Amino acid sequence: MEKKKRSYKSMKVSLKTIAEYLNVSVATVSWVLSGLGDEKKISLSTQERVLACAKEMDYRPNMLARALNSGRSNTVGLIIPSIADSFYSGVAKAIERTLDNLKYSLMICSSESDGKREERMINMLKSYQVDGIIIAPTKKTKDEIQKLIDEDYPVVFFDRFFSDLTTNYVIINNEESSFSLVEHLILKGARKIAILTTNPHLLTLNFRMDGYINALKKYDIEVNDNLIKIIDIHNYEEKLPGALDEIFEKEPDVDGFFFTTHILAMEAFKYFMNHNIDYNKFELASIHEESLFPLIAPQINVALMPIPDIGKKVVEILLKQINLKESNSTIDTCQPVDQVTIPCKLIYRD
Amino acid sequence: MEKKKRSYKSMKVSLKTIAEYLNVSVATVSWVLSGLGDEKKISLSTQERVLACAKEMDYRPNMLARALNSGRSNTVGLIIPSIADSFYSGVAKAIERTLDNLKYSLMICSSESDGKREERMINMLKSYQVDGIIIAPTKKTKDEIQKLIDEDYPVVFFDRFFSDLTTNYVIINNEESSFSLVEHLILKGARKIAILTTNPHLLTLNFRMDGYINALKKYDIEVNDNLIKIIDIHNYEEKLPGALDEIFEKEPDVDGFFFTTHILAMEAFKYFMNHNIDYNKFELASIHEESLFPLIAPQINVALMPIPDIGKKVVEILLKQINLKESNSTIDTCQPVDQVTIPCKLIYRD
DNA sequence: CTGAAAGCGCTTACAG
DNA sequence: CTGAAAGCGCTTACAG
Repeated sequence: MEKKKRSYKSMKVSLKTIAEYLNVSVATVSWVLSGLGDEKKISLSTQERVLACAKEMDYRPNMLARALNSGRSNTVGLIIPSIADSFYSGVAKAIERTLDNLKYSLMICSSESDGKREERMINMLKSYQVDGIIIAPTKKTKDEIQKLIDEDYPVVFFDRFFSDLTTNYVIINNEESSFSLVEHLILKGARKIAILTTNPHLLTLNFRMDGYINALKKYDIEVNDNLIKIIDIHNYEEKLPGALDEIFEKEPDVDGFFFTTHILAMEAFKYFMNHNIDYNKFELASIHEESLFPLIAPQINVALMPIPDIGKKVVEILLKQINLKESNSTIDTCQPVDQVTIPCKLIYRD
Repeated sequence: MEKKKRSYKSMKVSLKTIAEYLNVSVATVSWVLSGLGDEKKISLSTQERVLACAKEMDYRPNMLARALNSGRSNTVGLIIPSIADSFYSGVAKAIERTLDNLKYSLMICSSESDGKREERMINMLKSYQVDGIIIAPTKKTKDEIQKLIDEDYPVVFFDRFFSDLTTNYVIINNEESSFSLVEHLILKGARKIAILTTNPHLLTLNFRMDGYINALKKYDIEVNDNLIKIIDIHNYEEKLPGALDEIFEKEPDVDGFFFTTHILAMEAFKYFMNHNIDYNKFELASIHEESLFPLIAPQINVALMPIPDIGKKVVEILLKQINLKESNSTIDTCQPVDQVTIPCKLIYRD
């Protein structure tokens, strides 16, 4: 049986296809198509024929081959801990929008707060030769990340970073925002403020805890371990109710809640509702929020993540790195690092 | 100035690096590393040396090269209309989880409901030679998609599809779910039920509209154009308030709302709150929900998207396609299509 | 038991 | 004005 003949529309067309069809060399086609026709002094008529043929055959360059050859892929990788988290997906969107104007594509990967997965994603992105990686890391250990840095791979962290690694990062003013929120709760009269937090191995979360403790200290309020609950991020849906149970059991006169992430706040609201607890009587604060928070808890005070700014800044730094690397690839210079802190917008609602 | 000598840790190590170091051929290294050592009868001692050296040098295969050569990338592409939409990010998560066990990586792209972007993403994924594409399309025209199908590129649609294209898809029972929800509102006593919907060029949304209209017809309720609002998805935040204004102006005794997406419902809740409208007096229904809906509108009835099932099914179909294509790449056979409808879970709360 | 060689689809000095 | 050729890092018939 003869193989069915197919039109160009369904055939793979490469530079070679065009070159053979027009009886010119692959190089000529490549040059014309990459806009170097004039520079290489290809005759106008040849250029026109190539262009027309490429269009007619609907030629699409094979990025794999191009990237393999040139070392550049015009693609950036993004690794976030959770794609279902509105903060991270918001940043992803902001990054995508920013890159869009710059002719870069974005590959998004979600580590699901799993260190092993994160490693795999880093390696995958590297093996696809993405030009740079943006990451909100999830792991304690940092072999893969250390490796990236050793290799001068363009990397920018956001939301999270490692203090002992000299890297670019964009974070928010974690401690200050937390401090301000908790101070606000205190000034509104709360004296037994619980903190619900997570991922204690991450600096970011520690900073938020620091803000809480410093605010209490400033007003000579005792730091009460019964009011401090650290929830495992991997199964917070199951763990948070127990933590709240304990708080209400041991400290029934708790009068305020500080949530270090919107995710925890959201879960707490569900708990409150399930237990018929009128949470409007508490002073509430949270780092970041869901868009529906004002409907559920009109009085909650929040530190709003500057999502678009984070996206813009992260891209800006990464592209700077990429270009720097490109320009002095032979010289082994010590690259400067950008470490940016963007303040949250504080919203006091009560 | 001499170029700084670097340790293996920060050098690019390829098969060639290893081969030269061990004085064997690249082919030998390749075979050993891909587990074909025994089959190719490479001596055990050589195998051991290769393995040890690869480990020592921390060799990582270059996926670009491998994919370029083999035509397989072990990567799947996903294109969703909006990464910030919890439904789509939920499906992305479900897909990622499913693929995880199967040694496939996932590249997520967000078209942001922009046809041009969507085309670019399709072409990018193709040029990276992903083994298959999962897509919830956003565009009216379908040149790129038609091309995918002409080329027998493994593709699965979800949430949305084109009736005139013979493709694999996974959708929910749009019409039935809508019908049931609206019927429920009617049985609860509502007679002037408004429908808020979007993207009229998408079949999916039309089906939901059909369900609404058929339910009204069954109970001899007049279809009132004043109660039908089609909101542009690109700027629903601005458009929805105006639409609701009109409804309340022209039909002040509206007594029910059917939202064809959770996004529209969410935006409506914001409107209701801003205008101090006690929406609990209405009969409410929505296709899909946000996790906080029960707190905001305890009485809202919803058709819950079977997100994990969608993810699983979509992957299952795609892998079937990929394997099919692999096995009979030479034969031009007409591939069967899988068109799956998964029912939503209906939740009646009032 | 192992190697030489072609090829995947590009880019880019080098040559004439 | 244009082509031949090497190379990016792999895989895989083919050969001995």
